[in-house]
Parts: sequence; structure tokens; C-alpha cells
Amino acid sequence: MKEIFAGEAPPAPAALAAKVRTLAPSMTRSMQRVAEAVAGDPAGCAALTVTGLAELTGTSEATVVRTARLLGYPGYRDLRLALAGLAAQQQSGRAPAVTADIAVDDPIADVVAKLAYDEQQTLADTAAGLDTVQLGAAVAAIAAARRIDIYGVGASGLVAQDLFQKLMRIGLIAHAHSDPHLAVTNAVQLRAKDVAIAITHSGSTGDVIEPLRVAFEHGATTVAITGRPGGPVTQYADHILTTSTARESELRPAAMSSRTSQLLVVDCLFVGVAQRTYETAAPALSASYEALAHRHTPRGGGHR
Amino acid sequence: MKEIFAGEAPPAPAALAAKVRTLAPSMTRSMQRVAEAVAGDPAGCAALTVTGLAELTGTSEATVVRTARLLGYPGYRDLRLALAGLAAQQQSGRAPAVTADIAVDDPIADVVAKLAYDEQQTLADTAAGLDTVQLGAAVAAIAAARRIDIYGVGASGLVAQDLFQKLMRIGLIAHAHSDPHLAVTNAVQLRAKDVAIAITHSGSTGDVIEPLRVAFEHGATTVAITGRPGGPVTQYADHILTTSTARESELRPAAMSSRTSQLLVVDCLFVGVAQRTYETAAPALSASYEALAHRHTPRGGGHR
DNA sequence: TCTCCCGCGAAAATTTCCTTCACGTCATGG
DNA sequence: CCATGACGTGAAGGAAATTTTCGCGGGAGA
Repeated sequence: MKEIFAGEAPPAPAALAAKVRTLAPSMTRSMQRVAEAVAGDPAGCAALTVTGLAELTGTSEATVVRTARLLGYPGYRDLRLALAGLAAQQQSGRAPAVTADIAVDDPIADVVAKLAYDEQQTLADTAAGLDTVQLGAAVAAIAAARRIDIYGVGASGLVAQDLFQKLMRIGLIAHAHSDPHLAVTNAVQLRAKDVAIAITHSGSTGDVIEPLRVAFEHGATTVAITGRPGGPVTQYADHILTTSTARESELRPAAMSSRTSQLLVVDCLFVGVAQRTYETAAPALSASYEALAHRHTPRGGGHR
Repeated sequence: MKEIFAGEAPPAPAALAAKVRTLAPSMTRSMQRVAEAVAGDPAGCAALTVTGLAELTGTSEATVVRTARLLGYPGYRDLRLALAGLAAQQQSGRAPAVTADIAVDDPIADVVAKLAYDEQQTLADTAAGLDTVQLGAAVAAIAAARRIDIYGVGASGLVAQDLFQKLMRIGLIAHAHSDPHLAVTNAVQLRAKDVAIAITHSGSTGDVIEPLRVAFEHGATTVAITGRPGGPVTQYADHILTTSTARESELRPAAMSSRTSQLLVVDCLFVGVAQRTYETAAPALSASYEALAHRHTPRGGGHR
């Protein structure tokens, strides 16, 4: 007899390389070897059985299956199917144009091209890896919230500010906290139907986890935007939105691509909420637009 | 007796439908049913086991295997892999239909796709439209500056903050001002060899132009990051970096794409400067990385 | 009507996949 | 310093898939 399985995570088709990168930190050594092989040569691995892949990577079949599970598939068989699909895609599509790292002596034009390409890639990965169910749930919670608190420090703090500005513009009551103490003291005020959002790439930033935990324990709906879906922050999160992790280099800190990824997620949240609250959001948006108009000097003229 | 099969035809990747049609006449009735199902719904069939497909077509497993053989595959397993590949291909083929505007009733998945696509487009436009000569000059000025002041308000204020954080991380003396009064009072301090950067999408934000003008008149090198290369701000700018302007809509304020564009420019500036000051930038970067490690809760499952 | 041939599927045989369990290893805490 | 626990790991056994074998049954030709 067959049972329809109401899975929370539909397996990823093309977002596999991204998923590998995202989940790599939470993998064990052997699993990383398997994941690496899979990401490096999808076509080749698709031709192998569990046993074959286990031998190739010098691990056991159990490890291969475990890796497949971690990547979101029910078992190796399904990973293999996805692999075949991926292989076919990058076969037909243009070559994935391996992005060289940025070197110290790259001419400035190359820097621009590489950065733009990398960020585009990051966007594609993020979009592919984003769980729309979780996103929808988060949107619904935010749209219905009495009040929204957003936590982020460092580079993620700017993303938190960005979300705050956007939500405020459509008339929602939101706050962005970058001071951990104030964040915690404010989190205590949250109740059911309020929403708390934590933004942290590493998923283990204590200054951000702590207020989220408090909010969680006070019954608020909690959302985590993180690049590590298995990280500590997720244990207090009702909804988890995963950002993609691009490989970093010396001249290209992780903060750069994680920011791009986080901003896309934040934009999605915003547009989703704006859709749901269209009746009030639309007038609020145009009102704020109007209000700003007079701060623009029509010609470079003076001012105050 | 078993015959090693010296196949003249390696399995067909995408030409499956054609093959089915070609071989249909030489098939028995049951095999035709199987072939038809396979050609009609590759994705669906790829999800089925031999038994499943046999049941679906009202035939037996043996027949399914026979059909797979006839189509040129060693067995059903390989047919299934090819099917998965085919499905993935024709899935990706229908991607670029996302150019439409975001509507109020778009499902959340569409919102994600459209936003990602738009931002990718913005990045490409920005990279294409960026004047590398101006960029190089700005980089040189920043790398040699005694001090860097950055002006931005509203959404651009966050970009200013981002640049500030980055420059600070590589040991430069930078400030980001969002308070126009403080900005002006600080701009008075600037001298030759100092750099002032104004970030404004409209190019006519008085609060940002004013401090830039003061800096300009005090002999500092001035840079404008704007979407309007002819706007008022440019009359006080030694170097102009143009950001791209994507079309906006009701649900997608201009701030969204201008921010993406501005951030790319800022990243380019940063990497360029980091290259030029590599000797000091590299250690500073790793030092800041080290310093942050302590703020992460250890038990995250992380390595490295 | 009988016979031969071929399509067809049930069930055995085999491969592949998954699960369970026990053994190292490392880190923690006494 | 050793005891203790947690975890990563692979080996072996069990489940499920795939492939093969084999025999039934139906139709065409004689």
C-alpha cells in the first residue's frame, strides 16, 4: 500500500550545488566528501549506485544515504534522479561558466564582472533554495502581526534596517534592533500574534539568538533568516528562511554574498506582505513617496 | 544464453519522444501503452518504480523493462534517469516567462522568481553601465585618503552604512552620515586628499548634496553614486558612478532595485580598495574575522 | 481441430537500496 | 588522569527495487 507523504520539503532540482554549499558546514567529514563528489560531477555520480558512490568517495553506503537525506531527498534513489536532471540541464544549458576567484591583481573591469556574476549566482541560488511554504507562512504571520521586531547585528543589521524601513512604509508597526540588550528587553513585550525576526548568516550569533529565544518563549511567532538551516538559531524559529552561502575568498568576505541573499529574502517578505495588505499598503506607499518629493531639489539648488 | 550487447546506440537524452514515435510500429500493444505514458509525462513517470509504471499502464513489470530495452537503455533504471533529465530540461525551458510585473494576486513562488530575476537584471545593467575609469579613479582616491565621509539618507543610508562597515574592516578611517546637519558640520573638516561620497538614487536629495558641496568646496575629492548622471549632485562630484534604474511598479518601489545597484557599486569600490591596500587590508580582514568568532555560540555543529 | 509461435505476466532470482547496530574516536567532566 | 558520554562511521542483515526466467493462453496458418 502506498501512503501519500505530506513532506515539508520538496526536493530541489537545480539548486543542488547551492544546497550543498549551504549545508556543508553542518556535515561530517565523510558526508562532505560525498557532497563534494556529487556537486562536482553530477553526471558521473548519477551513473553510480550507492555502493559505487560509496567506494568512489571512500565511505560507506550508509553515509551516502545519510548525505542524500540531509540534502532533502527521501533516499539515494531520489538524489540520483535529481542528479540526472541537473546533469541534463547543465548539458543543454550553457556551461556554468566557472567563476574564477578575484585576485589581487585583477583589473578593475574584471572585478566588476566577477562581482556582478557572483551576486547574480547568489540570487539564483537563493531563489531556488527558498522554501515557499515557509515564506508564505512567515508572510501571513507578518501581515497579521500587531507588531514586528527584527534582530540583526553587523552586516545583517543593515538588512534588518532595510526590512524595517520597508515594513514601516506600508504602515506596519516594526522595530529593528541592533543593540542586543534593548532587543531582549523589548522581546519580553511580545505576545502571541506578534512576530520576531532574527537575521544571522552564521545562525549562531548569540546577540541575535537571545532576543529570538525570549520572543519565542513569550509566544510570539518567530522567523529566522539564516544561511545555516541547522544552526542554533533555528531551534527557536517557527519558520526558517534559508539564505544561500556562496564560497568566499580573501577579497570577497562571506558578508558580501550573504547580504545579497538576505536582501532578496527580505524583499520577498516585503512584497508578500504588501500583497496581503494591499488595501492599506498601496496608499501608504504612495503617501511616503509624496512626502519625500519635496526633499528633492528640482535643480541643484540650495536648501536650508 | 546471455549475449553481451554491443550497442550501436547510446541512450537518447532528449530525443526520446522522437524515438518513441519511430519505434512505435514495431512495438506490441502493451509496449505501446508504456511508451505512450513515458513520452506523454516524463516527469510523472520518472517518479514511478517499475511496478508503479506497470500498474499505471495496466501491464507487467517485464513489459516495462522490455520497452526500456527497446528504447535503447540497458534497463528500466536507466530509462528512468533519462526521464528525470528530460523532465528537468523541459522544466528549465519554460523559465523566462517572468518578465511580467508583480501583481497583487501572484502566488508567492512567482514573487520570488520575479524578484530574483529583476535583481539579476539590475546587476547586469549596473555592471554594464559602470564606467570603469571613473571607478578606478574613485578607488585610487579612497585608497589614498586620510579619511572618507559617506553621505546617504533613507534607503541609500543603509548602503552608506554598508560601505562604511566594509572600509572600516580593512582599517580605513571612514564615517557614514545620515544626519544632514552633522554631515555638513563634518564636511567642513575635509581637506585635499580626503574623500567624500554621496549616495542618492534620485541625484537630487538635498540632504546629501549639501555636505558633498561643502566637501567639494573644501578641496576634498568627491564621488557621487547616483542613478541620474545628470542630476544636481553631479555638479559637485569629481567622479560619478552611475547606478542603473530599473522600472518600478506599485508593489516594487524603486528603492528596491536602486539599492541592489548601489550595493554592487559599493562592493566594487570595496574590492578595488582592498586590492590596492592589500598589505594592510588582508590582515585587517582576518583580524576582524577572528574577533567575531567569539560572538558565535560554539555548539553550532560547525567546523573549520 | 491441431500446432506452432509469440505476446504477456506471475513469480523467482538478483541487484540495489535502506536500516539497525556495534565499534572507534574525540571531547568533556570529574 | 581516567571515566563517561556523544557522535561519526561502516558492516551486516533486511527490505525494496529491478531483472530474469518460465509457462500460460490466444491467434494464425495448415
